[in-house]
Amino acid sequence: MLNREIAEIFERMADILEIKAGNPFRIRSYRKAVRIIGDMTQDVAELAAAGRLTDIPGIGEGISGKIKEYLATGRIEKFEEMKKGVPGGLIALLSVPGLGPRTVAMLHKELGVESAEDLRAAIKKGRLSGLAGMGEKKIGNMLRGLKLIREFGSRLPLGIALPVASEIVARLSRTAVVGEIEPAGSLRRRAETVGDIDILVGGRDGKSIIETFAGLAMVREVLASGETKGSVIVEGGLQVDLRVVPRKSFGAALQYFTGSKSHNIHLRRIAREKGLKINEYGLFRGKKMLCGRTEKEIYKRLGMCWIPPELREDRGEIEAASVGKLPRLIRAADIKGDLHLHSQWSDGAASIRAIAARAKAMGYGYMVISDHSRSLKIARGLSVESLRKQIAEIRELNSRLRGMRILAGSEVDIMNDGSLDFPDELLAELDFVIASIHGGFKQSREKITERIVMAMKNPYVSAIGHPTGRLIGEREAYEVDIDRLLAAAAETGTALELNAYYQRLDAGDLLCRRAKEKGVRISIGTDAHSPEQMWMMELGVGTARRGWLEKKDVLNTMSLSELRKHLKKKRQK
DNA sequence: GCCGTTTTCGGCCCGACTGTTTTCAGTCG
Repeated sequence: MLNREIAEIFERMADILEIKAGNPFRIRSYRKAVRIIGDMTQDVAELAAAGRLTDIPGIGEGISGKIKEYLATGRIEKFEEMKKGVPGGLIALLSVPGLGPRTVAMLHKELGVESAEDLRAAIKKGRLSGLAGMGEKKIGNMLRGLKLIREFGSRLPLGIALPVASEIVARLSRTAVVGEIEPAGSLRRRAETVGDIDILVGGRDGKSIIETFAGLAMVREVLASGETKGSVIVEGGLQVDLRVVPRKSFGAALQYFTGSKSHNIHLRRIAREKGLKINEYGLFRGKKMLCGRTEKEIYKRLGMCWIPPELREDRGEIEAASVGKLPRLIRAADIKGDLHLHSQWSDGAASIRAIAARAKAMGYGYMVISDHSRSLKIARGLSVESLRKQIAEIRELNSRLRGMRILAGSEVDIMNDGSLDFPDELLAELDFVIASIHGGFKQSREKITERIVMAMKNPYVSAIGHPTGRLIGEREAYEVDIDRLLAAAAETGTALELNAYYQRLDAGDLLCRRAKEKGVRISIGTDAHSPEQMWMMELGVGTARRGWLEKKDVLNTMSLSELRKHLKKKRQK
């Protein structure tokens, strides 16, 4: 799929235009196209071949022409032209906090700065003082920005940021006078990665709340501490911003700071069309404040129902909310069991009994032990004999346990030739089988797709584990034909796993949404290797909600008997 | 560059903060 390559080019074009002080609206158009193409799960080449590129709102003649040019020739002439005179390092400088296109362009013109290294050297030699607008503080901020970029270049996985946010919220609720308190931003939307943590407080005494915040034990550095906003770096290098707003504006501020940016832009356009104005203080007609206390009132005044944060990506949720067609999203309380768990029989840390105790404490009625299969030596995969022993132990445990049913399962490897790592007669003894790819990532798209489709045709395979293989921030997804995958899953009645482990979240939100459209069920499992990791179900549910999934779309919202009946159906096909 | 019961030109989301100025540009979310 060339979508990513093409989106990257438009991103670069937007960056270059910014440095060259191009038309800001043209820049916005490119950025919008980047987002649209990045969100698409369909191949742009297919859309282009069908002549349907310009059907997509936000893609017009200009951009579709460039896409077609790239598909035909492998390059975009306009981009090649634009690149002249703008070194790549200059574009990288844009991501330094505190440095924007104006400053970057000026530094390039006046000092010949072409990269972060150049800038660092120029500052050291004092070449910046004397330049227009370059005071002492600004230079200091630049240095700090450069340092930050070097230490923490990328975004953090949601699973790292979420516990930090929860702890801060818990501590502040205990120690300071806060009315409402709520994390906002991409964290509240349960995006798979977050850049920083935004926490919003409704209250009056901003100064003392922020002082308490800045004084928390986990705070390593205080960047700013004022009346309405505090900003700190906590242990681990994560930046946390706290904002205090009057309670009458809490809903407006929460809406505003939750974003996403494109959701907010769309919302404000609708407000403007109705002769209204929306900002972080409320919804206004002229100077008259109409509402702002809660998010619900704001959405209502704009003619739609409240939109759950996970949907706020401008992917059709505003249109759906306007006609009352939002999905009734799955909730954490709907989950009746964890469908992917490892015990100390393979590479997990805990006994099956200890895992079962945690599952029960989490309110589940069942759980699947799915240790690795024999070929995955690195994870101490079970042999045929030890899996049989494990099944016996599970049966024995079940006879003594109350209120918790352990299902015998396996995460069985899909081998390089598409066969499974255990024979069918053994798989037939299991309650739940996850088939996963753990090797041969570099095979061709056709080959990998074929392997997965073959596995799905096996009557004992209940779900395909982490179906794209990506590791957030570490490894790209392997090449796989999503359309064929979904068609085969629908035809064979095989579920796709939403692996909730914080580095995976795979299937991701967009794939979940397409699966739902094709009638493919999703099974959520944490892939936990110890009971302490089982909380990550929360990440899975967040991702499922981002994928517009409802209770009925997810396997483990079923009762045990429903689940058994469902699994049996495929085996009898 | 995109878009259109305000339709082929002229709009395009909004405000705070910072650092530098002396009325504002740049950056950020």
